[in-house]
Amino acid sequence: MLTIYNTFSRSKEVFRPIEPGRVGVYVCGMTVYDYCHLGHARVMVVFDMVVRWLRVCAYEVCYVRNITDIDDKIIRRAQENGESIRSLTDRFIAAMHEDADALGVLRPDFEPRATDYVADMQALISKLEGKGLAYAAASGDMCYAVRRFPAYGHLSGKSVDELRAGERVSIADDKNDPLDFVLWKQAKIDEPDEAKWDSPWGRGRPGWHIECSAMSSRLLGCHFDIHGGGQDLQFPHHENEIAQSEGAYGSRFVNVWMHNGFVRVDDEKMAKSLGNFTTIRDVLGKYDPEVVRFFMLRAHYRGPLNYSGVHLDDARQALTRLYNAVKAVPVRETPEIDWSSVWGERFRTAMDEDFNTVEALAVLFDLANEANRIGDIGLAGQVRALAQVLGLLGREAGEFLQSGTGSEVLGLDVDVIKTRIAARAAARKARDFTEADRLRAELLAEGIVLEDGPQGTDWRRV
RNA sequence: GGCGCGAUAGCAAAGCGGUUAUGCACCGGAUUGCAAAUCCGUGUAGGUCGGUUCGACUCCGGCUCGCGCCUCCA
Repeated sequence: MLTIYNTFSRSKEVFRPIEPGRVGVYVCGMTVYDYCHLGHARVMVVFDMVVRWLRVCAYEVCYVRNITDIDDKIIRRAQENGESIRSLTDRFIAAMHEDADALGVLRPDFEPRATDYVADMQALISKLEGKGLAYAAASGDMCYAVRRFPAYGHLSGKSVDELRAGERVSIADDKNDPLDFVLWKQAKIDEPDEAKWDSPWGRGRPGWHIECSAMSSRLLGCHFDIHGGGQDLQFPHHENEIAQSEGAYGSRFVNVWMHNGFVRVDDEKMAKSLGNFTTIRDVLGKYDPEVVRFFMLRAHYRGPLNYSGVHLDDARQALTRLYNAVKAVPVRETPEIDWSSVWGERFRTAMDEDFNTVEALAVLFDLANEANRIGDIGLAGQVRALAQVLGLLGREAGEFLQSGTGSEVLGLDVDVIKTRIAARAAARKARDFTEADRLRAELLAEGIVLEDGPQGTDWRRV
């Protein structure tokens, strides 16, 4: 029985899909004007884990993660680069896919691009207009009249008055209420034609919030099961989505709202102004992508996650332990999961409790210990099988253990290592342990650890 | 100012009203030519002050400290 913490109700609830056996999941994805950073990585990894678990639970999942490919930052960046919007967004979508693939994030079933759904957005705005929830501001922008939607503020736990009272910046514009947000933006003269669509409200482009309401209802229906995203989207983005979708359709929008915690860098908020905006590719230059994924799943998805080199090193050591435990099980021989075993049951219980990957990983370490202790290859296989539910341990142990810490650390060439191991073997055979130890120390200085076993000498990188 | 969250051992991080979390690091032992890996074992916790309870890290309240959101943001 799967229990999920619902941000909307602020409590854990037993998950019941709208339609038995089927689950619709929508996650707010990236605005593609730059490379993805660690915060994006966490969203992708967390909801990849969620979708994988829903599938283990035998649900047929339709997973949608959108791409925002039109907005102010994109237009500006394209102009700075002197390239078209399409070329810019295509480039960063490709980069995003590379990063996601490296992290073991499965492709969503749909990755709608906002610009392909402008007609749906316009239809939605018309509906809102018809219900008196949208109005044209003096600037010509179409805005949502937040005060006319009584439930506004529920998701973020604030009343409209509280939100207004706390305004830090009073933006002097022509909206009827500072909380009102733009549904359709009037085109500006200096913007490229590529960023303009004809509409009943003049030539222009959609506001950010309307994108998600339009794409989710088109692909999942106007009432679906799970909507996710980063914590910062709770307000105002998700609040606005609710106002748009429920305002337009007059019915419940989403059953369960899930929000993942933030990524911090060296205990500071990740921000461009602090110069600690760490991209996924920065990190993958130094650490194996599976280490990064493991690091992210080692903390609960709702809590904050502090990135630092020390923590990644720690994660690498921990993952090394698991790979050591599954050395004797080739990936192709990964067995079926025995869900009726104590390990399978513990793992399932942990995951069913609001996706407690921390506890699930603890089960894997306990299981690895037992497998090592009694030398049971079947149990080692279970480590592999269960880990793969989390998208881990999907490679041959040697590949991971000999891969080094990342592409920046190339280290010794494999052939050189093998030659020296052979030289050491000869010295050992001749009982020249001084020479053998010298060769071992030499390799260790280069970051290579040797392990003598019954089948000869194996090696790995520190 | 408003709303909300957190404080667990050297580091990271969970569950749990009473019984070992787990990982890394550290120490002792086994194993090894020496190592590594592995196993066995010891130690190191629950910000602070009160309350509830037979019993609290776990529930309640005060305090201190840290953090998030209220503005584009994953």
